[in-house]
Amino acid sequence: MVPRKAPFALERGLVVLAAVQSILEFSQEGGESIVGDELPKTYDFWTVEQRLYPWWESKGYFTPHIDPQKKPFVIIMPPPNVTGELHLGHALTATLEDIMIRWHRMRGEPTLWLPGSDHASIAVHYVIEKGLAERDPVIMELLEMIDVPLPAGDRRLTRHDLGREGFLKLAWAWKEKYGGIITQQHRRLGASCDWTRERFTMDPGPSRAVRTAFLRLFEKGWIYRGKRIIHWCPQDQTSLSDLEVEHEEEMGKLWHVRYPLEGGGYIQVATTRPETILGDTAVAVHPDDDRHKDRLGRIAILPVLNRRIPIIADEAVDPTFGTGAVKVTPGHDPDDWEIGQRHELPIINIMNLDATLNQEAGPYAGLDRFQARERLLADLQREGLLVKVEDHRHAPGRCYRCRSLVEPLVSEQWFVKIKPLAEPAIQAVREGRMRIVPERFTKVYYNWMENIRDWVISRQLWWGHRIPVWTCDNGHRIAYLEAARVCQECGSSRLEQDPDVLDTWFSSGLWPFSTLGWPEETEDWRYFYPTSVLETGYDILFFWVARMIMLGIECAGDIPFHTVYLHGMVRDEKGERMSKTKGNVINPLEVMEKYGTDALRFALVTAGTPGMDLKLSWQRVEDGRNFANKIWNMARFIISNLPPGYEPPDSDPQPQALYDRWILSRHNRLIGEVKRLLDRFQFGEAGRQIQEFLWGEFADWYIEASKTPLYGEDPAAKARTLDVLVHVFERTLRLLHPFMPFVTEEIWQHLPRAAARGEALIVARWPEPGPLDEKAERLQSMIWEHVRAIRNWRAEGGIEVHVRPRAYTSAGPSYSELRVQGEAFARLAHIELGGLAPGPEANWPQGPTVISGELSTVLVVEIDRDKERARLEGELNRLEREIARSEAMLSKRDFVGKAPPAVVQREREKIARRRAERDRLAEKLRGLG
RNA sequence: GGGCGAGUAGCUCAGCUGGUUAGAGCGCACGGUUCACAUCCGUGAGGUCAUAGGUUCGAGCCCUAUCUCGCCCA
Repeated sequence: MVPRKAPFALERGLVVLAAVQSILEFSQEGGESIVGDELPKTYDFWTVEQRLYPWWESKGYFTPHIDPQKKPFVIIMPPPNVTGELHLGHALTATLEDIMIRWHRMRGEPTLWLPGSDHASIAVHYVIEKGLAERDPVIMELLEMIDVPLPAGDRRLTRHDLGREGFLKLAWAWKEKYGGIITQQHRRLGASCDWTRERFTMDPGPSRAVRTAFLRLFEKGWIYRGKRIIHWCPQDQTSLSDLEVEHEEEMGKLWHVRYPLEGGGYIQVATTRPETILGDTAVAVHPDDDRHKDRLGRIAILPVLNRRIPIIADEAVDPTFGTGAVKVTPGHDPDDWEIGQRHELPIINIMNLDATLNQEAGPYAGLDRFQARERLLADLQREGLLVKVEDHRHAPGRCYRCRSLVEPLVSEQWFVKIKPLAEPAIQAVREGRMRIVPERFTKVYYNWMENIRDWVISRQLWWGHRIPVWTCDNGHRIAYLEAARVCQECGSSRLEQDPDVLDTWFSSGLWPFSTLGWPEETEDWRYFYPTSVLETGYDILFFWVARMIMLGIECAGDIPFHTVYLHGMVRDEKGERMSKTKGNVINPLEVMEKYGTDALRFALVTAGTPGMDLKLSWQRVEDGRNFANKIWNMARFIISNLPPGYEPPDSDPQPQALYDRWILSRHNRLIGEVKRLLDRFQFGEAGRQIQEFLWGEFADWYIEASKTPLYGEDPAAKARTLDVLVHVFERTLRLLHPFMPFVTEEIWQHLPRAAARGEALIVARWPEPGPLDEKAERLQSMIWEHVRAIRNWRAEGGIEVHVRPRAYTSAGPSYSELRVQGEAFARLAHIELGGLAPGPEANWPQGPTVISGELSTVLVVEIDRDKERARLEGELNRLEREIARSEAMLSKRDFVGKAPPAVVQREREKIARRRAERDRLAEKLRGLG
């Protein structure tokens, strides 16, 4: 197939503007019923999507009506990064959230889905600084626009060339122009979020929330400043929290180095980062390690620098690693930092913030960390201190944004004391006030929360929320809600604000309430908080969810949401993680271009189960597209059969044939199932069941059967059949709407107005299940089973499709029902029904007989008697085996005594049916001679 | 090292609270231009449910151990 080429505007995600024209036409029509109109043979998703989304939005369906009498359903969308473009993870998030939102909206609950985006300090810095360095035309153009002067020449620019103010102007300009593309892309996905409440983390409201929260924690003493070892990204020139550092195994080297001992001898250590030798202040061994007992307390001489360092004993040393002696660099290794604290070792910082070495590194001062490594190794080699080099697998820390090697170093930063925040957050889940779905993630949550370490929240960046702390010339350091003019402590007016900004995740942690107006007592805040569900990928359970819970409880005074629903990662068809470097990224926009939004959504939802990673393949999306088209054609069939001015009855339709009762019961069962599954967050299974019903039962059987009355002579039967068709189809569209909003709404708009009973499917009432009719389900499925058996016999016997042999059916208990639908039965089985009776009639002709359950049909066809005999024998064999199995089961006293009576009863009925079937088969076989 | 998950048809996966003959889509084979749909319809082949024990009247599902793969934390 030829992929549809998107207009440029679409690729930029500016769907809405492009489509405004067509919408206007549509709303003028008011979505009036277009019964009788020719519908195209193939569903044209592209036009429909362009038209419907803006129509929904313009009608205000996405905005909830606050009704104090009703409990609202609320999802705050985890804010995507402003620099981001839609990927399949967003698409999955949006789809799942939209399913919940549309479902609850249809149930009449005031439903709020609040969208927004995150300012993403580091990501924005990365994008803009890269643009500056390369003098990217986009950035240059923006600079011209905002009138920020640049130094001449063509050297690589940095943010420092612009100054803080200039840089921020540039960042805002960039954000306004290129940021938030993703919000348009969400529209493309059909996300029915309330755009009137859209927020950005650096909006005045959320910014004030950030300062308020900071102030609160600061005043409690839970935000403090301290000199600690932290992770430093030399590329982005900022500190990083533990979570922002990623460890991935890679091949490296392990260098074994000898340190001479004072008074003779050596002690040998190993390192993956030789340059840190320059910062060593001790060598440590395990206290129980006999190999080093005599060395304890002696002094080693650090190579090159000749620094005298002690040999100490510490439990943390792994005696099985290398020689059992490790170098200790408190200034550049978190574990060594701990050792250093215990032994009061000096801390030597050998590195500048740009990862060049400082004067502490002696002869290597001024060199880049990697150059210094090479030089030092060469020097060690020359002095004969380098013993050997080995290949070594290790997992160095890398910056989660720019992938640079992170340096642990000691630095003064702002920290959040996390224990007092974590405690209540653990309690909230433990006491069941909050639920994590799937449940197994609860353990992961506890484990992380219980071992959590203080959180570095200051970042040496400019884009973000500047830390609201001012220091006066007398050294009073105080947090203020608004820009401070005089020192609260001494009245000095010489104040300086802290230069750092806050970790982006600090503001994300406030998102569930900062978006609703907190700390102001707004109506939204009072009505919508706590929210209902927080839905996101399990990979950010810690980043987002955990911090939202902690800050929500502390600042907003209550849990931020009742349920956390975590979905898995979207992988490619080989199960690999998608990444730009691997080049295996599937772009959701491209998928939607080719197959439509509904297809993508359906593929994503039905591809897996809660919390599990899912593989997305083009094939699966194509299946989704085919399903949409199939539904479209069901609609064409039904609509084309409706008489002009058709109006469905106000009450539920009156079933005529058994298959009417069957489909109504199956449909009611489906409604119940879907409700049950959605309540349990089993979205995939719910979607699959709807598909199975529509395609496998409604289309394949009911529609096919309905053709008999529809094309027949009895107007009353025809009318009743239409009522059932419309009733079941229309209500199933409602069930499917949250999954495939576009095709369902489009079809619904084409159904007779009275059938639809409302102006749009998106706000139609969610169906309630009617009564089940188990007897009808059972009898009718026996009949369908028999149709299958006959078809099978025909296919096996090579009877040509257009041949309709005369046939005589004895129907057993379904006789009276089958009599009513004899014609439909004959149509589906491709036979001419010559006779129908409860049992075989004497005057029926002899011939090959198809037997299934309690039905059997004699076909008047010339056949190969040997082949027929073999077939019957095979059948007989199978039955005997099944009967034997059931007999064995029933003969066990334990089974009869302990199994539930219903199960036993069912087994007895089964065996009776099979015996009867077997007897008839055997008789037939004798008749064949 | 600790924790979690997965292993079911050739492939991708369902199988929810233990209970008929373990399902679907794709692929494969055969047959189809029947007035909704070839993005379709009909029929079929294909499974020791990773392995070994156990619990149970009954196990793909519960328990124990093992193997393989993946993820998270340290």
